[in-house]
Amino acid sequence: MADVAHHAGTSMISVSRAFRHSPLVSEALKTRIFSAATELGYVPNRAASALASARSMNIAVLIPSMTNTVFVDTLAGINTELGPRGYQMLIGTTDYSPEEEFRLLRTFLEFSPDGLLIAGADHLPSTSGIIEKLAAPTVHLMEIDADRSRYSVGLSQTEGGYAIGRHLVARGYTRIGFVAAQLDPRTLARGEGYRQALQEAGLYEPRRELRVPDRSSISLGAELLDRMLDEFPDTDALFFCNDDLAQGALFHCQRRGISVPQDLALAGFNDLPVSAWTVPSLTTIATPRYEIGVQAARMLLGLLSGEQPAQPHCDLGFELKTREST
Amino acid sequence: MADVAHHAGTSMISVSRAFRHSPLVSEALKTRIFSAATELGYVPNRAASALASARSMNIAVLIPSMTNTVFVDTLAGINTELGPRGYQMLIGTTDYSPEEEFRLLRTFLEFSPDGLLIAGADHLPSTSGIIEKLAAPTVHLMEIDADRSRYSVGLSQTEGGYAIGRHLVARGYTRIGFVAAQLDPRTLARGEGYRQALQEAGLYEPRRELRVPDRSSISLGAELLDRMLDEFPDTDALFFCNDDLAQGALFHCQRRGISVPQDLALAGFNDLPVSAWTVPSLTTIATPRYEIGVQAARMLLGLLSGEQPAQPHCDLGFELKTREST
DNA sequence: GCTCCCAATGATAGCGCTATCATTTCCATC
DNA sequence: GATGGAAATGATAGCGCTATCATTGGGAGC
Repeated sequence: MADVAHHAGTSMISVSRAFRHSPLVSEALKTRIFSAATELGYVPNRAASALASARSMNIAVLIPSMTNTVFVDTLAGINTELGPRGYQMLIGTTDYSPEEEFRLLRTFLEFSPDGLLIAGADHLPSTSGIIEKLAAPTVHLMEIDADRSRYSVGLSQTEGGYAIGRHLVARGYTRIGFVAAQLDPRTLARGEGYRQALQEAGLYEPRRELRVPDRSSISLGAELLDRMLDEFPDTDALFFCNDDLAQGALFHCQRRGISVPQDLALAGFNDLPVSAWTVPSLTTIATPRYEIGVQAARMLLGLLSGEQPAQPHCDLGFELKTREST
Repeated sequence: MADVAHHAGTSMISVSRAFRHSPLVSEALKTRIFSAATELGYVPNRAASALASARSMNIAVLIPSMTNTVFVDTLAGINTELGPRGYQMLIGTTDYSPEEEFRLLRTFLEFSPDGLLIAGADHLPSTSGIIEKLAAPTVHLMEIDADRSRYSVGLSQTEGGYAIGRHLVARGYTRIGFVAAQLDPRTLARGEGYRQALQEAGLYEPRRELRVPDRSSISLGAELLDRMLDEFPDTDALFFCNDDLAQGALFHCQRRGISVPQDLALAGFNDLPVSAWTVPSLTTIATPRYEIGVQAARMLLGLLSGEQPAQPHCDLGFELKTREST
């Protein structure tokens, strides 16, 4: 930076200001500085900048998994907002483990992030402790938070499950089951909505719920379909907590010669790319996950520049995709 | 750090050494230091460390896309190796654009990365210029590089395409087409292999190749299937450059009442999770993408500690998954 | 008992920036 | 021509660490 300053016939501080697009530098001087910088191949050093300014320009992002398209789409949304403003994402994947979440967050403290984006609202007490003590603003992703003292952008998972439940009831199914894996808070909320819808219709039977803690996958969907039909052959509709499982069940129905939706209706959650194209196509809940990333990043950037958002929780809703499988 | 040193009755430099697990600090002193640090809630500052040591502990990772499972799996592999060693990934997605790749790399220079992992071996000249001038070691991902002066971990995309071509020929198909989108170097290499295989069998017809620059997707697969069959209704087998397209074609065949593989055989590339479960299941090439991430990270870590790898190129091969669709 | 050496510890001086507080320049105003 | 104030620029002192070189203490070897 000293070399650039010397080359441009000015002082270091003006070079520093020019590179941060400060309005304090005249256009003429800026031009001289940037051409000197280009000539010398100067690249500013973020570590030094972070140290001197106490702003790291890092945003820590904690999500459960990258294998799950849902969170990757959210990351993409976040990045479109943060990237152009010079912020760098530090991505951590917790693998759905609250302990790993805590460990990652503690490690990220070394980077003194300026902000934190974290999936979900349920954390270990120690994790919440760090978040509260953190000087950096935090926005919770995916779920709408009940706590008004925190910021969140997402959708009501419960209402999504409720919408599926209502849809199946409206279609005339009467022996409707629920199948869940992973059992993270969002999955459980979907089951909650399903239960409400069925209870309202007088169709709720607790035994028709199957919950396993295993990681969601297509093959698990097939397996759980079998288990469900073995025990309750009269099942006429199944709500799977996500599209992976539902797709596995759908393919398995094809192999077993179970015709969907005549013999059995199937519904999923998330609207993964494949779900619109399977035969039959899969009824599901489309979630605005990219938009969640965009809005969460914007809210965070607002908080970083000292603005108070209009309201702490941003509900981006969902869309029921009624397709052939129901 | 000064507070921790004072609290533990020692000097800053010993605290610094203890946190970097230097063997120069006695066990007794280490214990005292860590308990003081825990008590005071001390967290080291990476920016200051990077500035003083000239090692950022950042590894820049450039991939075309995060929406594509292939690269996400590679990221996961990289992270399992880098994370425990204190390195942080800086992830950049180029969106398959060489210009964006250049822009991202230039931005990443500000973070003075200690190493670079970059997908593919074909870059803009300006990008290659940066890589060469970069003090940090670089490993290329996914493809095996022809250039012996560079490091790479991946598989031969050409041989993968060749394996599919040979398989289709061996199965007795004679009017075999190739459908490609995206047209990145890996896609083109697969087409190259396909061509070789068909030429050897005397079955190659240039007009049976359909290449479009559009982004790959399931719906594009369906569309390109239609275009191919409109023009060449006698086609008896199609090799799609990736599983997304092949899946779209497969689903579309179901809708159009084309029976696979009796009327038309389909093959893809990459073995995405869904491909083993569709009805019929999809013949494809399984690529070791997670392992590519692991091995590339290991090679990079080796280079960082001054080791010269046994050989600059690590070919992790692939597996032909012969399934029902052929 | 002396020397030598190594393991353990410490003092000092920056790393490359930016916050802070000057200082200078220039023009509008009276 | 003097004055005030805004716009533009500059000098200085750190930010929180680590590289480098110096120092200390104690045990092995003679």
